[in-house]
Amino acid sequence: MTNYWLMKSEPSEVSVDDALAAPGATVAWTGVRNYQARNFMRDGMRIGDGVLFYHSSCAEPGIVGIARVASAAYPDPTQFDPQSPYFDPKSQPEAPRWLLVDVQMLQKTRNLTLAELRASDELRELIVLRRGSRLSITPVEPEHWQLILKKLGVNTPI
DNA sequence: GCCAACGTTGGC
DNA sequence: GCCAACGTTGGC
Repeated sequence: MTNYWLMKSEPSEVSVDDALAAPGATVAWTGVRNYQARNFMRDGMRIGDGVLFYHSSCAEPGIVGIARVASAAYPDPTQFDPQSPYFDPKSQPEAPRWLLVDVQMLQKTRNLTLAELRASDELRELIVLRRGSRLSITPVEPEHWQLILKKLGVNTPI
């Protein structure tokens, strides 16, 4: 059973172009420090799941690429690195608190902007559009996934 | 830069 | 277990 997800990244941290340029077009999704988002990675994600790559906290927030989950969840090394902004002194190596998955870019798309998403009646239930939604990882319904890919003119690769 | 919304922390 | 205070997210 393939699931679908929307994952937010600040382009000033890791942009869709950064992800594409990475070895294997694959990046480790570091820095998730929210339990709900962590649990989605740990309990919900499977290798091969579809990912909508979303740019947040930028001039034109929106979906900018299609990716796939490329690993199972494993401990995020940045939680143990005192030099990292994601360092968590309360996390113990024998009981890691924070996890990540590898995410592989499949293709860059045009920017399907937040404004455009909001304008779609059929996408009204998309979690990322909810008022005050701050979750960096949210599940996406298959119907929403299909509709978004259609809007992007992308043949479903997953 | 502002601020609404939300999650986390910690005193009690 | 409650809840006020605080910190963060993220659109605008």
